[in-house]
Amino acid sequence: MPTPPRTSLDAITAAGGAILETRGLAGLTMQAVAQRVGVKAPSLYKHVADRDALVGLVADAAAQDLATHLEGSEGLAGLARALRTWATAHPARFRLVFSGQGSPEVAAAAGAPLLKAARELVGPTHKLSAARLVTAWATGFISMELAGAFQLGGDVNEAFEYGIAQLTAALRAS
Amino acid sequence: MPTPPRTSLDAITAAGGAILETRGLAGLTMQAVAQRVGVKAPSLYKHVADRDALVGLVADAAAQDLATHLEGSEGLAGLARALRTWATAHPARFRLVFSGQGSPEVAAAAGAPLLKAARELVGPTHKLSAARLVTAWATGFISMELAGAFQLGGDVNEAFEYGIAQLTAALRAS
DNA sequence: ACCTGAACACCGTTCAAGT
DNA sequence: ACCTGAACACCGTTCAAGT
Repeated sequence: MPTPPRTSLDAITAAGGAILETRGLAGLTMQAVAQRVGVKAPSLYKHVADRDALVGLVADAAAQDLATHLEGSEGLAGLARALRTWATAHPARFRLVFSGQGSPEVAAAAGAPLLKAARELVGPTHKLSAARLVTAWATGFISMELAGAFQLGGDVNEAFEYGIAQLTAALRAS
Repeated sequence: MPTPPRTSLDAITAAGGAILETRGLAGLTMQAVAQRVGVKAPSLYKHVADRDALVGLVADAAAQDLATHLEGSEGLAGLARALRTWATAHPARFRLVFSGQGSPEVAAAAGAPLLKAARELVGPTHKLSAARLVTAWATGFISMELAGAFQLGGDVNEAFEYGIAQLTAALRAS
């Protein structure tokens, strides 16, 4: 006899996002998600192929969250600072978005504003390479910062602003 | 009655490195390492605190492997290319080295040549920020490349060389 | 049509018992 | 002093049985 679903893909994705935030990627288990949506773990497989697929959904939701967060900002400097602010507030989400576990399309959509900013600074010939320069730097910098890789002291904020200034100048001059 | 050790920290670390290479970080289990050194998993805890510590040792070994690989290269361009070559040949090692799971000292030692190259291009005032600009870009670029994040087509090699050229010019001009 | 309990094959880790 | 088997608490995943 058919019975109505007691949960949904949206509820599962939202629960996954909340658990990612509080317990990290390792804490994002099928059992934890199931408990949060009020169901037993095996039931999740009626909505999701496996854990990897669930993680992918959470990654896409995080990428969309990032995209809306970037909406208010403009220009290379503004976008880079907004990205860093968001990453600092949601480190697990940031790592997941840039780990390649989500769908490439959604990740590309989140990166579109930065691509546009690069295009406005540089000629059309190198716009893609310029966008890759900027995104690689920004995500690399923030990843290292979150990983605690800046061990040699100095002012990390200053280094970030230095990067913005150097890249802006370099792209303008090219 | 005292018995001689049937394995060693070096053997365990080497086994971990080999498994990381072939089966990835998820395949780097206590059982897999134990089997490879000819012992049962619980015995590993006589040599290593827990799995995290073992992963840290493997990360440090990978960082030292990277350091020796970089020895032949000089200058920002040469070092960046050597880093990318090594990362492409050993993606799991690269990710582990820059994930912050190893000891900060060893990771810093591996990054020292790049820091030196930056220092030679830029004045002493901004040498640390310049080094962080270059390492953030290089590791970010390679991470994105390994994650398959460059979805928009175009020539990835060209984008890498473009980054080298822009950063070199920017640091020289400052 | 969805949910559940039970089961399976795996983890990391602890610990008493062997040598 | 090191190694082992057995055990514990967890994983992800499958599947027959319930409703």
